[in-house]
Amino acid sequence: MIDPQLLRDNPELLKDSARRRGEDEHVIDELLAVDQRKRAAQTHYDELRAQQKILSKQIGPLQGRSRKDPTNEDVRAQLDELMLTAGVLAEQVKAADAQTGSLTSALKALWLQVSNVVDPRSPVGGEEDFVVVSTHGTPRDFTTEGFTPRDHLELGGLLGAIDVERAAKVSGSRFFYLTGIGALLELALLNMAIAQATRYGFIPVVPPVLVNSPAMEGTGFLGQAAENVYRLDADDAYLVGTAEVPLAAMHADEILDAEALPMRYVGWSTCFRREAGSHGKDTRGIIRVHQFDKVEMFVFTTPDEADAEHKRLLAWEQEFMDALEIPYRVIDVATGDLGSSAARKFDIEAWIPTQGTYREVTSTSNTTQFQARRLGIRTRKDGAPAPIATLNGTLCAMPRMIVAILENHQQVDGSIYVPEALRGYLGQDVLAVRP
RNA sequence: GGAGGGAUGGCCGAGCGGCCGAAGGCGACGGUCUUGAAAACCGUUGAGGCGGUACCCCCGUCUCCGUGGGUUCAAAUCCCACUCCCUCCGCCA
Repeated sequence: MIDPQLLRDNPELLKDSARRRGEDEHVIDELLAVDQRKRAAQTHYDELRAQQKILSKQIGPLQGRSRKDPTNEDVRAQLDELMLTAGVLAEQVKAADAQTGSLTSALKALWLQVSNVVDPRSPVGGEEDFVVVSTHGTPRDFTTEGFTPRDHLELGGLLGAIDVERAAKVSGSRFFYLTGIGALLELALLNMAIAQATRYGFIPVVPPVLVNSPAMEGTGFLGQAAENVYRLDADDAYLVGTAEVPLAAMHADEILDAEALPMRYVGWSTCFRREAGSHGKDTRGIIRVHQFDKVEMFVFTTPDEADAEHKRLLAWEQEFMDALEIPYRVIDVATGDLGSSAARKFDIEAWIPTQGTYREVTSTSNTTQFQARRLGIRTRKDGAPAPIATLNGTLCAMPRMIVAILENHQQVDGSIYVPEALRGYLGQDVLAVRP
């Protein structure tokens, strides 16, 4: 949600943002109109209600007098008249209440359709209109090395690390088993990621992955993204697509101590994604799957600090990539591909040799006040409640990081070079092919 | 799954259907006192909407006592449903 004051003061800003995202700007006009009607209705209700309170307060004492002196016709008459007026007023109050009630829900429904205001620096356009911020490391030249690289699935087979065929038997397409060294690799990455994050003061969290609708809605995943969310109908619950959801919602409806900011959490969770609308995309291997584990950084900070924190999150993501010695580039994601919550987003794309291109492995978003407002998370500034900003960033999405490691660090015999930083966590310096 | 108890302000905890946004205590903040601190004493101390001046202060008004309905001129207080928490029993981990 966006500051409602911004809507009234500067609706053009919201419209401009919607245009940049390629979203319907008409909603803003509608919002403006309903907002005004709602406020008028509210005022009307308030006035009626104030009158009602005044009348109601007179009834009590009058009833007292009437009881003490039942023969007094005058008091009796006054009371009857008062009750009559109050009765009429009560009807009006009820009607006015219903009116504001329906306008309030209409307003809320409209607000839920509005995405965050984009950062003016975000490149305008669709998915392909990103801007490359920087490139790091050099992709290997397998031609010079004299062999054709195997893709991660083939390597996973040789290593006994990945099994998608049996996963298909058990769960369907887009599922996988990590077995043997594959499972160990995930655990090593997990420990390495958590170690890095805690070194920088992040509080490690293992969150719930089954959440209720306020949590899902508050983080902005029930809008356009809803089709990618698993919903458990019988329980009105949702499986999260990222730890961002339970981490953000953890402090819902709280006023956070300003002294404690920034509050940095690193969550480890399983993530579930329906991948609706991506039929035929990345059907091979474990690049796009319905279920995977991920280590996610999440920060609550002041709006002033959000931009600087965003850069820090990116730097921490890069540090992790650097440590794994994977060539990558950083892109500034275009407005049409931000998702409803983010004002600005950087993706890190790892080089994937067998695809001859860079593919997203991690991502960091500045969601400014958008999620915090929806979730009712605030801080206190000069004694008064003040808005807060939230940010998130992937430290390590397991399947894609495993893909990047296997493919980039493969050797001619199918074994895998283990980057030095990972060795301590894995306990070996090469992943050997199964005999 | 069965039986019972509970949900009130940062925390604890009172609250005959009207005088309750809510006693009292704790905590926090400000002040008096003190060389300083503690103690004692005095005072302040929830959030949100709308309006007056459309930044803040201030003032007015409405809303909020787990959530949603209902009864009533009037609901923290009565009724119904739901959610969550606690205790006990059973079952599964």
